[in-house]
Amino acid sequence: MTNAITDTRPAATTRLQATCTAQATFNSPIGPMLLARTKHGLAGAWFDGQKHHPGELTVPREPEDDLLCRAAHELDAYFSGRSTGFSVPLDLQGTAFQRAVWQALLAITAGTTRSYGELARDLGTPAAVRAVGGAVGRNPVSVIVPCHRVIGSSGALTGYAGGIDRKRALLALEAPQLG
Amino acid sequence: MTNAITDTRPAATTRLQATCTAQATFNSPIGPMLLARTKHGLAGAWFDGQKHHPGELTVPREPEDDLLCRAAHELDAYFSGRSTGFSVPLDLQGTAFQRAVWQALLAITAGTTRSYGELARDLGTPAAVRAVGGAVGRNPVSVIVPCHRVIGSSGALTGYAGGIDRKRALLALEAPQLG
DNA sequence: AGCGACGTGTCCGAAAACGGCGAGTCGCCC
DNA sequence: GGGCGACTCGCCGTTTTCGGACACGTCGCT
Repeated sequence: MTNAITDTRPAATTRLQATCTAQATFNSPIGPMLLARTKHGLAGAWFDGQKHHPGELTVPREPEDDLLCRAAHELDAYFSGRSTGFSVPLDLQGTAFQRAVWQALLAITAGTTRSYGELARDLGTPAAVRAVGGAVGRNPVSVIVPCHRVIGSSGALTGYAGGIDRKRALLALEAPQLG
Repeated sequence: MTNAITDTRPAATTRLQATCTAQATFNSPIGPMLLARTKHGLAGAWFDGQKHHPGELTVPREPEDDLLCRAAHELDAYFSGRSTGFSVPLDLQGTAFQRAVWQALLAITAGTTRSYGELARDLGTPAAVRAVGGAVGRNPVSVIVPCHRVIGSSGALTGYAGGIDRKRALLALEAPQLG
């Protein structure tokens, strides 16, 4: 028995359990998503079964919660092609480095992509390319924080916590927006 | 920078930061104490500078808080010799083993003592004597959870997170209670 | 051109170290 | 011979430390 105070799940999950106040489910065209909020903003949006999914949250389900509803509405508009941007307030839980990376992701506009190396340079740590990859992969708010817009310098999709297929689908959905 | 999301302090402290809702100070005859509560009960009572002191808590100071006031009152009655028991609700944050040990401490009546070995036997793990010692030493609620009533099998005081002097003082205060 | 090594921040699992002890041994001293 | 102390060693939950593994891209060799 190691550290029975927390469950056996990863540290990041434990932290979410402590700070989140409510959860809800959103059914996207590419699979159901779990939404979670803190008192400050949206803290998570995970596809079922994705990597780094927090698993069962013990916080109450509140499908009527203002902020969660707003997130769901914006996602709905996004998936139906009616909009490309999000304005729901976020509260991203992570290390300083991770938050910096995620912040940088928010600056990538729909329909465009960026490479891990470019991101690393933008952040002023050009050598921390793999670290950027790790941080991108742990983005807690899928779709809204557009980690799917980061691809390899060769153009290969390289990876996605929710599965490459979803990454491809999201990019395809955004491709027309460019025009 | 390791895990910048939490500060560098021990995990137990981090957990307290997350679950505590208020703090206050109580001036005991043997030094000031920091009191902290969660929404369920009293979670901490540490002497200034004691071992495993959580340090600065970021939760608001609320000297008027009902539960904290009650704890302070009961401590006051205890130190003045007017009472030997406590009834303020507790919310002890620790591993399963630690909580079991702390629970066992609550069964030791004032004026009496117990040895680490006896405690271990009572818990059904007679060999985990040192482990019991470790758990006793990490008791988050000094005085109220009477970890000072545990001494070596030889009768030596052996140790106290708040300093042996305080342990001696507490035991001396309780000695007359025996009748 | 192609292949291998290296840098970077973070997480995770394994392994070692660390105690608020106590029982058992051995030597010393009356 | 008994009694007392110092020393050694095993016990076990928790904490700390350490070593890989990663959603990559550049550089230096072949």
